Amino acid sequence: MRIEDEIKQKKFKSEYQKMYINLVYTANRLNTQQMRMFKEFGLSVQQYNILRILRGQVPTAINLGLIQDRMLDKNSNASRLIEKLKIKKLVERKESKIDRRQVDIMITEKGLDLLKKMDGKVEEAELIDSNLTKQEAETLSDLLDKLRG
Amino acid sequence: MRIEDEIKQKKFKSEYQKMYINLVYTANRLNTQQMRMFKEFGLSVQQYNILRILRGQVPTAINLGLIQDRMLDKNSNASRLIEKLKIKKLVERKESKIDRRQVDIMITEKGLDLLKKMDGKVEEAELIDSNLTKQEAETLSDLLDKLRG
DNA sequence: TTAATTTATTTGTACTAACATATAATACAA
DNA sequence: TTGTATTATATGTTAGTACAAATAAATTAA
Repeated sequence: MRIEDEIKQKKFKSEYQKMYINLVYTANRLNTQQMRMFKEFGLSVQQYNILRILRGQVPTAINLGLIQDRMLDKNSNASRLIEKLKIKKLVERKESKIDRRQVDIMITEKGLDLLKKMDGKVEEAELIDSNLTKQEAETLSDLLDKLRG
Repeated sequence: MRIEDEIKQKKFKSEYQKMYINLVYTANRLNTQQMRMFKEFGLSVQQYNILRILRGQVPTAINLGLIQDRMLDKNSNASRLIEKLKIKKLVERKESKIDRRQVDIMITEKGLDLLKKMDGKVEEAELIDSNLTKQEAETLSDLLDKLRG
């Protein structure tokens, strides 16, 4: 369905504005879908995001600042998110030996198991939701890069 | 900057996943920018969104359900957002004559003035932020429509 | 017409985000 | 070295989101 119909707005000030609104609207929808999927597994979108980042680093521990750099939502509070994950025993946290201000974080076996359980579903959702060809996905990605400048 | 560099992730499982991540990341950034801009004027993104919808209806009042339909973020709580706008005297709320369950909402003069003051800045931000040609903006919008299915 | 169902809106609650400030460790300069 | 600035993380606060449940009016069916 075209964005005009989704939000029942016929006219836009410009192509830019239309694209802009379309982008925000689409991302909101994807985000809501993701949230609902992750909820089954007891995770928020950002918690999942952090676990994925940590898995990419195994077997190395990574400090909180680096996690924040890699997060999709730079504004979410990594410190508190990690705390939640620790309570669920999905990550471990320990003081860095080099710099005592830093906290090194590592995903646990339990965390890895959870991600493994989720992988299939996540990939499926990403693929099914995306009604694009591989080429179109590439073009879209390139345009987004260009948009951000 | 390419998404790989933005989030320091070299590999993606697929073009789909990369596009997906890029979309969420880009929308988050736009959203943060918008939020900061609107804050100057004492509005949240969704409050602004509602005012814009109401301006589109002038001089007709529109009920809460219709506003919700047109909102970019369907999850935000229109009822409470309207309450905030009413406190600032940017909108008026009155019981519908046809159906007493419904609440008709209309933007006030003060609301229209505020939007007018904001128009220039908003448009400027949309244009400057977007490093795309008109044609590219159109393609991007079409791909997003297709993505949502 | 009365009871049951549906619809529109509000409200309660828990959780997350946004942002400022605090705390503590390290680096750097005088 | 000693004070000052900087950096890493944590925490307090306010507002917004997600979703369920409450309320109340309108619609439909018996």
